[in-house]
Amino acid sequence: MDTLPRYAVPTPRTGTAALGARRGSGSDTAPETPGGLLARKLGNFVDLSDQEREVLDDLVRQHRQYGPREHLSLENGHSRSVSLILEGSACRYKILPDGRRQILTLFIPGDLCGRCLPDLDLGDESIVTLTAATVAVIPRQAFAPIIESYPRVARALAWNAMVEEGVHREWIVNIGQRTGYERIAHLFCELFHRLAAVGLTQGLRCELPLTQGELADALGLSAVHINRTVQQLRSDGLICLRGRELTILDFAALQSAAMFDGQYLHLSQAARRIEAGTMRTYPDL
Amino acid sequence: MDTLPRYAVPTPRTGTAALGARRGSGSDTAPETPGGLLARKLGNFVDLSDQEREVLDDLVRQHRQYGPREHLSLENGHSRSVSLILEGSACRYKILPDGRRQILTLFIPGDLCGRCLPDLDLGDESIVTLTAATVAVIPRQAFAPIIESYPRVARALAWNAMVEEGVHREWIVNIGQRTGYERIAHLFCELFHRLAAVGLTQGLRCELPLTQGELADALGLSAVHINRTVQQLRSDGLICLRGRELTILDFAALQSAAMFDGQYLHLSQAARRIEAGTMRTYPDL
DNA sequence: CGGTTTTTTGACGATGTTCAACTCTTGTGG
DNA sequence: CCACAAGAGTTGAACATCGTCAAAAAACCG
Repeated sequence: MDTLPRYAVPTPRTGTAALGARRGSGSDTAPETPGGLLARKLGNFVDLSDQEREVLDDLVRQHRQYGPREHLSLENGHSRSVSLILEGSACRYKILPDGRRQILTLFIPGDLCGRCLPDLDLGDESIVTLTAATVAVIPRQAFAPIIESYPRVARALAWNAMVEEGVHREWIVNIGQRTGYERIAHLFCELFHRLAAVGLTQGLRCELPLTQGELADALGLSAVHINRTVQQLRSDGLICLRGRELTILDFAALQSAAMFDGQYLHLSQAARRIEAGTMRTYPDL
Repeated sequence: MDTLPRYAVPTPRTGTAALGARRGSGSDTAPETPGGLLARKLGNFVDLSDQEREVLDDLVRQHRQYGPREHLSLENGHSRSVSLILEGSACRYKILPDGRRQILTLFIPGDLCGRCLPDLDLGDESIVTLTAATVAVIPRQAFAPIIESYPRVARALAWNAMVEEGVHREWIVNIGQRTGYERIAHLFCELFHRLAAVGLTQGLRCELPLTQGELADALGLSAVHINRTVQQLRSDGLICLRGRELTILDFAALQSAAMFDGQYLHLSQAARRIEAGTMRTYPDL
């Protein structure tokens, strides 16, 4: 913690461009169609054919999209539908009887909230949006014919769910073993990788879809401690966080401070994109 | 924490009977056949027919059982087989580069280690036994014909996996939000419910398949702190823990201290058994 | 611009860790 | 059956991490 490489803090003031708000506005090759977002996500697991992509695109297009961009609660308990996030972000959480809240999952564009398979009663878990969001609400039964006819898509959907589980297990490691400093760094790494995978990063900049209070609920820390530790990360020259705009100043140092190994995300595409594209944008780091 | 009901500590010295070692030795209706263990587990989700039970029994019988009772490492990364625990216990864990270890999942008799569906590369996760154990190693492909022919069994297997996920999410809540005292209490509640569901409890007594050091790795605490907090639980009259033998002295108080709600375990049978049978064994509490 | 949310700060206390030593139990081999 | 070694549990003291409370400053939104 104390032996991390330190840098002067340049706090690059690049103006407060709305990150991730506009589709395809300078972000790295964002998909054009809503369904393309889902296709891109599943493309991490299977190379989809044009036909398969089209089927997914139709699926999303055919189902009503709440919009444009409002805060809403995406069901709790067992719902009969799955929500695909098109814009914005959401989270799954659980609340203890005395009010303590734990955020369990973060959903970003391209993520499916809920299972495509018949689900168990999820008890006291709920899903709400963290920011204004656009979602496509797809009844679960709409997946059935696709799963029937396109086994590769079915496999990709199953793998997608397994990756979500893998993320949960990594969160257990994160909260259980890492210090506050490492935890925050790790979450930032994870989020950046995932955002990069759906083209919602610009260079080493992205939108952080959480307030510090929500970060606290996700990482099992208090909001005050989050604040102080974020300042630590800043003064160590690892990140620049102002409002919702997160800039990673030293990706290598951040990842090593977090002991981050993105393997569990299974984001083949993102990894390549970050290494080959984004990283090179800041060759001096 | 400090406002818990307190009781005198009777430390019942009932002799050190080997708990859970012998099948059907006084434990509440233990199953007779190895496959019956799996059938009982899946029976939590679906009412199985005799034929379905028999198929599961055959599956387990046909595949080699390591035995009798040795310590072993049940694969790491992606293996092509699934291990059914028949006796003893195991855990899945992950190790950070600097040696910190987080236990992710506890496996007790009747649990399947690994997925029946084609799995992703699990990266750096490993499974080892915590105690001497007997397991049936079932190649994943052996499930295929059963899943094909018995959709109800397939559904139960899928639900079983989903419950495992639910447990993971509850662990995130546990480690993220609860204090050490509450965490330990919660794990004890969870374990007792699960052991009761496979008939490995006697009254309010069961075998705790973890050392205090392993408890620490599972709960994100240090071994020393586990020790001190367990003593707290003892002096509060909630439990009696000597060696591997755990006796719950005040189930209601333990559950309320842990804010435990067993719904996430989906152990319909166990819940009923504990309430109707075990709880009544100690009517004075 | 006014009100609300979010971020920041300080002081203090609680929770949890580390290190090191010691005891107790358990299992093993002579 | 005992002696021994290894592992597990226990203890104390010093310390680090993290939480709570309360208030102020800053950013955000209509």
